[in-house]
Formats: sequence, C-alpha cells, structure tokens
Amino acid sequence: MSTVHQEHGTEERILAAARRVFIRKGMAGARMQEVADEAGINKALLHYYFRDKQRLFEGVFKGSADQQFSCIWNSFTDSPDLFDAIERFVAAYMERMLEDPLLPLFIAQEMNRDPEGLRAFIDRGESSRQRFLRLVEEARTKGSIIDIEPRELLVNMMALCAHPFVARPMLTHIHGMNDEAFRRMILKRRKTVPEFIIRSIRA
Amino acid sequence: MSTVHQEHGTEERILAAARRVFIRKGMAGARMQEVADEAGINKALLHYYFRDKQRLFEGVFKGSADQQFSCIWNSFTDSPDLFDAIERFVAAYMERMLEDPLLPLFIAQEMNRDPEGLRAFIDRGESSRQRFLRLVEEARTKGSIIDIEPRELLVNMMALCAHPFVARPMLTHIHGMNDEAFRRMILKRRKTVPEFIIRSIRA
DNA sequence: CGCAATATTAACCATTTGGTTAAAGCAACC
DNA sequence: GGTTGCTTTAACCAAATGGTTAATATTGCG
Repeated sequence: MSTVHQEHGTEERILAAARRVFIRKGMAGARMQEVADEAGINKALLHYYFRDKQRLFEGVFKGSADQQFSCIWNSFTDSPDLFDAIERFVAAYMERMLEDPLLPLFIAQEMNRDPEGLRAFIDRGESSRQRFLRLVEEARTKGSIIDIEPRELLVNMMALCAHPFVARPMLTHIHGMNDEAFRRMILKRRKTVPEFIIRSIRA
Repeated sequence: MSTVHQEHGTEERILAAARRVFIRKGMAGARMQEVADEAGINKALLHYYFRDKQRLFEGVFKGSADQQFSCIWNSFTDSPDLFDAIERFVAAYMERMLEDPLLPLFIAQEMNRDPEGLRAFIDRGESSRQRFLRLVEEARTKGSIIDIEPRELLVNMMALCAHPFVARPMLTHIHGMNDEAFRRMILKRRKTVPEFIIRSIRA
C-alpha cells in the first residue's frame, strides 16, 4: 500500500473480519456485505481500503499462507537433530492450527481454485524447508534413519499434521466428538504423531 | 426419484456434468449455467430434472461421498490379515482417487460448509470401518503390532492417503511437478505408504 | 476558527445468478 | 392424422451481489 491511510485501526479491523469470513466461507462463498457487517462498517468502506474483493482476498490470503508456512518453519530453525526437529515441527503446527482449525482447508481450497494466481504466496518457508530436507538427507547418509526420500518424509509429516484439521467435520461426526474432544485429540496427536513417524524411520 | 422420467440418458448426462463442475468449483463457486453448458442442454432443463441447485448438488454429493467412503472400504472386505488389509486399502484409495484427484478436497470443503446437512451422506462405509478397527484391536491384543489406538491408526492411514490429493496444488508447485509427475508420485506412495505405516506399528 | 484532507455513509447501479413460465418438439398410441 | 404426455427450449423475472458516487462527518493543522 503506497497510500498513507492515517486511520483509526480500521484497516486492521477490516482485515481481521475479512479473515474470519473468508476462512469460514472461502472466496467464492464469502460476501462483501458479510465482511462489512462483521467489521461493523459500511460496505463502501471496504472498497475504500481494499479496491475490490480480489484484493481484499489477497490481503487475507497472504497473511494466512504466511501463518501456515513460514511461521511454522521457524519453530525448528536451529535444531541440529532430526528427531527433535520433527517433534518441534509437529508441536508447533498443531498448536498453531488449534487457534485457526479451518486454515489448512482454506489454503488448500483456494490454492485449488486459483493455483496460478496464488502460487507466489506459498513460497515463503522455502529456505527452512530446504534445511529440513538436508537434515533428513544427512541422517540418511549417517545411517541414523532408514533409507527414505526426504521429500516423502516431509509429505508424510505434513499429512499427519494437517489431515485431522482438513477432515474435521468427518472425524467429529464419525467419532461423535465435540469441539473440546477434537482439541484433546489434537493435543494427543502432538505427542503420538512424532512417535509414529520416528518409529517408522529410526534405523 | 418417484417420477418416471422415460428419458434419453439426459439425467445421467446432467449428473455427470454437474459432478465435474461441482467438484472443480465447489457448491459456492459452481454456476447452474456452467453445468448446463457442460451437459450441452438448456439451463431450464436442469431444473426440470433436479428442482434446484441444492438438490442437484445433493445428487452429486451422494455419489461422490459413496465413491470416497463405502467404495474404498469394500476393497479389503474379507482380509483377515491387518498388514494385508492396510496394503489393499491404500492401493484401492490411491488408484480410485487418481481417477478423480479433486474428490477428497471437494468432500472436505463441502462437509465443512454444511456439516449438519451432509452428515448423513458419509455414514456409508461404517460397517467396514468397524471391521477394520476390530482387526487392529485383535492385532494389538495378539501382540503382532505395538500398542496403538485403532482409531489413531485409521486417521493416520487416511491422512497419508488423502493429503497429497488435498495439497496437490502446493505439492506440484513446490516440487515443480506436472500432472504426470504427480501421478508417478502417487503410484510410488501406493507402495511406500503401507511400508511406512507397517514399519511404525509392527511389534 | 476555518480549511484541507481523510474517513465514512446512504443511496444507487449494472451484472450475475438461481429460478420460472409458457410455448414448441417429439414420441407413442388410438 | 390427431391427441396425449413427456421433454426441451427461449425468454423472462426477482433477488443477490460486487462495485460506484456523491454527499456528510471527522480529523489535523495553520
């Protein structure tokens, strides 16, 4: 934003409201009026701060993607031990996503709707990702883990972390869980998922 | 459908077209006109066969949910060996989803949009699910696998199967894959995922 | 204060979109 | 051939929706 906007916190209020609405309903299902209502302002003011729906969405998506990607990676920035890194990553992911359980599904949904346009937003944690892959590669050559492709391990780890959030409505229904039970399940997984992974890869 | 509809395959054509559009765009993003175009018919004819968007959607969702749930479970109906059951399930899931890679995300998306209303549609594979859980429980008491909660193992297995499809746009971008490379990755996982799981749970 | 710039709103507009209607095709059947 | 009942269509409609405009309120400042 090059414009000055010497505002009264309004832009932040709008963004926060938009975030809630977009994450709940998705770009296609979200309504500008609903965002305005949730922010407690006039609809025209949305267009004053963010020219159109697309730009408002991008403002929201950028922050959300950062939250899911770069933010998480920083959790294990300087861990030299792979097992320790895995534990930290999983714990950071679970705890962070418990605050916004719809985030993983939202990201997946929107990336699927407009891969070309949103591609740029998810490149943030790239360096940390590379570091993780190297950590796996080292452990592999060192022989402290079995022979597994680093990328594959990463995908598996992400899968075990993200899926319960993506599939939450199914899980809660099938297992007859309420929100609190879901939360407990995630907190349990914070412990069991790293164990599950490490059991599988330990040499 | 209690009405007779002595049609010319039109209802099926509509459903197939609706399926493609809804799965691609989701309920909120799909347009009745687009479905009509894709089916090569007039928009009013949609409402002749399926009264409104909601019912057309339900027609699509019912079939899709069956495909993802009950259909898969039948793969290992009568396998008495847990490890064998896991291998079969994963293989069936991967192969089936390769035909409709957007299906898992679609189901998750819509279940999140309207959990109450769609809840009923996902109860299909319940008996097979129970059988799987019992198989795990047996193996656990028998001591052929480590001490793991059956439900947890099931969630992990589903996670490892479904996540690559849900996160496909991210994966293909980050790893610089095209559709064919994605397909190869899934086919590789058909082998490595069961191995990953079994390594982790084998006593 | 008074003025300029920014912030906010109510009313309005054009387009999109789900859905309807009434008429036209078209098949079978007498 | 015409009548009857299902199928298909073009034209139409009302509501919803993204976006604009012009006027009003508010703030900072000389």
